[in-house]
Amino acid sequence: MRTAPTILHLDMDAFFAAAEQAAKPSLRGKPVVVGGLGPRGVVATASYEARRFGVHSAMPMAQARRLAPNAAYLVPRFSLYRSVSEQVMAILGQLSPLVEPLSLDEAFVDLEAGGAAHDTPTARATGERLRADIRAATGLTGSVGLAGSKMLAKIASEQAKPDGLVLIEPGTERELLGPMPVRTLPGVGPATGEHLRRAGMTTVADLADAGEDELVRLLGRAHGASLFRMALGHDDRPVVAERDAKSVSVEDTFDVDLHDRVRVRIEVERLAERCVQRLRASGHSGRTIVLKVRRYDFSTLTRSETLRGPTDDPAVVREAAGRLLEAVDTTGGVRLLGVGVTGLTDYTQEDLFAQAAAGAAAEAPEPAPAEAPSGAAAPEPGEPARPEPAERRWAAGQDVRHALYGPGWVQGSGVGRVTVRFEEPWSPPGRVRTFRVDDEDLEAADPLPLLAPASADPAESPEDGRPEGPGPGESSESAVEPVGPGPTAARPVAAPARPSGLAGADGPPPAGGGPSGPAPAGAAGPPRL
DNA sequence: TCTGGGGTCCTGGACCCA
DNA sequence: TCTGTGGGTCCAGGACCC
Repeated sequence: MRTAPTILHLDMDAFFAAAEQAAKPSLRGKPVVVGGLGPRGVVATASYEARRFGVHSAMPMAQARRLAPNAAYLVPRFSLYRSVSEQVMAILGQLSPLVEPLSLDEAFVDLEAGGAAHDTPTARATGERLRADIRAATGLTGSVGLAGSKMLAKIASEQAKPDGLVLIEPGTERELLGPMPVRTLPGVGPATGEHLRRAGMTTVADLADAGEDELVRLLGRAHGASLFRMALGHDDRPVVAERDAKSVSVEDTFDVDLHDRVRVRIEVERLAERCVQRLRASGHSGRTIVLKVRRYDFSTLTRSETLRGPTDDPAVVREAAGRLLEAVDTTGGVRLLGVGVTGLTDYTQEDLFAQAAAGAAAEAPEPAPAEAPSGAAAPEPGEPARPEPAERRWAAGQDVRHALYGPGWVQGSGVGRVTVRFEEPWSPPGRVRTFRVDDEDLEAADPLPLLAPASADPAESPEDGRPEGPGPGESSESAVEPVGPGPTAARPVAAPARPSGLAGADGPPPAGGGPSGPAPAGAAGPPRL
């Protein structure tokens, strides 16, 4: 615990949604929801405009659509978020060598280690300068918490949201924390919160009054003791710049439960391959293989097997995962499968027995290829390329480039058409045009930077110098008023007429497919996020 | 149309071994 | 030799976080 508020916690405000609004001028000031658009998707981030409708992270997407039917619904673009995150982390790195990223949009910084703050005034000035630097570099806002410990700095940044700074003076912790609900403390989720509530504890002060012994009795040794310390405002966890990964895993939830045992086996083998690709990309091998199965009723089983030595051999992981699957009852259906590797090391010492088994298995015939996944998002780096679907699919929010009209983003697609809004982050709201999904002039593109490159003139319209009016086989709509997109659509607010046959959030799904595009009947492809 | 994906940490039981 | 005990490892599940 420090005597000066030199631990800084940065939390970018509604990061994914804010990045989308920065990238898409027509969505600024409008409700935006980023997440999985499939039938089982959940909300990753909602803009503050969408939160006013009650939409929040981890909410089922179907529920979000009911609450905010006119919001824009977009798939996540992790490559964009990663590049913005790298900019932000680089700015943090100028403050201190001790920066601990928690995720793409959050980090702790030890200002003392960087000599960037030694008392309250200098800490506050550093925090304010940081917020200004981030806004200048990315165009986005972040909230800053400053305190003498990680826990309090995080609580402070939460209080600072959105776009603010809160500093907790060392010495005021207990007074500040006392009236707060127990859920404020890290490590208290729904289950622990309910457990404590049943024991009559609803505030942090209740925990401090209960005493360590009582909390240990209720929650176990580690959790109880650490919660008691936190209730007193004590938290001496250091800011750690480098953390070694302890496990690598991949998992997929299927749009439709899998019942065919052969199909389940094929999916497990695919996941094992993807897992090993990630494992290798991270420079690791691992010794324990974990299979995860979530059944039709949401009950989740894990089965694991520890090898004699670490491996990064796809055949070994595939075979182990297959053996684990043999021990799982999948009657009734499977909604999620996952394969993971733990017990990571930096080197490989192949398990000879497992390799021998894999060698024998390699002589067996290859399993039949499964149908193309229904996922529409482009694979992330490090992921295997997915097979090209028979019909091109466009995900709402995806970056595209048209040979004639330049850069834009997919506003919606369905029934053979894709609606694209042509605008750039530094342009005014752009015009919408609709094309056939297989239009040869339309191609997927990389995200544009959020701020104008030095050569770009912010006043210049993206449509300038481009042909006006609809071209052959194409329709165009007004530039300023939001328009009705397709079924998967990023639907800007107050969407009026939609193309006939296309359904929005409040209409029926398009024929032959889920919300993010047609899928083969009965197919249960891997999901979107 | 209820509930993603990728992680970490902890607990408790089973089992082995000294 | 039998029994008790304690530590280590493995395994499965729960809780939590972003």
